[in-house]
Amino acid sequence: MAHHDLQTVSHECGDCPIRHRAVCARCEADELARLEQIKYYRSYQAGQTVIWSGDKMDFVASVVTGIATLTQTMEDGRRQMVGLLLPSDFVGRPGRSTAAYDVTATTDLVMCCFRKKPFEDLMQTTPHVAQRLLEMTLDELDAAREWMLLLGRKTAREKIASLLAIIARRDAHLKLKSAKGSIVFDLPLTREEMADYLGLTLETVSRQVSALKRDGVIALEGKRHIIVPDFDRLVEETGDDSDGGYLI
Amino acid sequence: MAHHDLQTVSHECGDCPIRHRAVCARCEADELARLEQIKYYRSYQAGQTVIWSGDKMDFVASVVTGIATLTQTMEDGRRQMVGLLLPSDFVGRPGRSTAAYDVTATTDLVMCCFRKKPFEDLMQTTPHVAQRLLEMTLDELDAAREWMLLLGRKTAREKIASLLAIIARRDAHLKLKSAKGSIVFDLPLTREEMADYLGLTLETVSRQVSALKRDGVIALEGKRHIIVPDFDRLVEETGDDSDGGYLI
DNA sequence: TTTTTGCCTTGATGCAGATCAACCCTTTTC
DNA sequence: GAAAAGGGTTGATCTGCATCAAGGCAAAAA
Repeated sequence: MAHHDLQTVSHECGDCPIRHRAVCARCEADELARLEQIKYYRSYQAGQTVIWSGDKMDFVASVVTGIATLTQTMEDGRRQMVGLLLPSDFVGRPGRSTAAYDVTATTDLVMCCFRKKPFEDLMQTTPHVAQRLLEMTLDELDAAREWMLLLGRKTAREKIASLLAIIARRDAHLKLKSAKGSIVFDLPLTREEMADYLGLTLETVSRQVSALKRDGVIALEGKRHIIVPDFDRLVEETGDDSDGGYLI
Repeated sequence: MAHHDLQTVSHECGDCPIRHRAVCARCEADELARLEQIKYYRSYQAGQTVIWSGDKMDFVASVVTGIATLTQTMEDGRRQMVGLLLPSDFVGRPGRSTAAYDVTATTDLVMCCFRKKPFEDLMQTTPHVAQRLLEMTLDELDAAREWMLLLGRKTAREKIASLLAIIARRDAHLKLKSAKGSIVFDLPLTREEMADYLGLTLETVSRQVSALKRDGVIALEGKRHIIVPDFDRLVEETGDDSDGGYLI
């Protein structure tokens, strides 16, 4: 069901926007050539489901542009987002044949896909892919543990502030600006998606966003455009020790 | 501060109890020989801290026997356990010089340690170590995401049932019995540690354990010895879909 | 233009789990 | 053998967030 309706992506790996951060980051020219042979692109529109948990998944992929989410759902419908996938993040697991989570495009999304079998073969022979994937997986594990602290122990207000701080940091990073002083960005998530990520209801998310606005920690233009006049002030609201080493 | 007060562990890798599950599981004889050269054992008594978050950490290690925990602490003292380390689990991160979490021995503990630098060198040259570490890290990431669902969306009763089911499964696995019908095991955690793991208070843990006992889902002998007359009944209480693929 | 739909906000109320507090039992210490 | 310490239970009360409910606003559809 993939479409060709987005800008035609006649990519060479050489000028790929995620070339230096994705699973291929460490590859030499010859390794890249092998990857290039087995790669193909897929595009999804905002809101589309990439794959359902339990479905057969015969590829792995890197997010090239856009944002996707990983979500778990309980029988009775309770939902918990367990991952936010940004450009360069990796989707899927070598050595596993079915998807473990629902993967959804929250914005228009382009992924660089590799059929699983050839990718696995390639991992056996080109150490740089496996090395980079290990590094990325360790980073994700750290992020997941950070999130466990948030889910288990933070208040609703701290949760919102933490999410905003993370998105602000990432955004500053993508724009190559330092996350200091005044920052402006657009929320890539609806209130409901934020709630699914933070273990809250959408009503509580809405109330706490309003509270942070009322208290001058953030300002809003419309519902999605966030202005952070003082980033340090926002960080104070997260409950984390002020420096908190993570830089995305 | 390591002690030699536990059974003297004059181990050859060949008859190591975690030989086939730890980071060394895939190693050939020659690779094992290289590991053997740089390994050393450390023992800790129940309650001892292995390392504090932020401390310099010049080794990585495998848990050989006993149980350790990874914990994050907020400035005001709120605590969240983010990992439970069982025999064969890996501690530390290649390429990082300080500990990211508090590591504590909850039972008497023996670890097989490798100085970080030689281990990193070895990883570059022996693909089997890196491969196995990737596999283990991916498993841990899945476990962390499972835990995110628990922390974000499950009720106190479901959290307790989930923890008991996980420990029961692991225990059955170690004893090479199937996790079916009646199971008996000892809780390796205090009520407070359970609370830290589950994002609850110790009072709520105590109450919910009592409630599960009152409802006949479990029986207790003393405070730590748990009897599960019907494992499927316990699983029903976890909120997970009945089969829930994980086998430890 | 009107209607519908998606997304968001705000208010009223309820409840699960936190908090505060008392006490029990077992093991360790002196 | 008394006292202290560690771990656990249970009760009373409080509160943060969920739930239920109504309505606003802008974009899309009719």
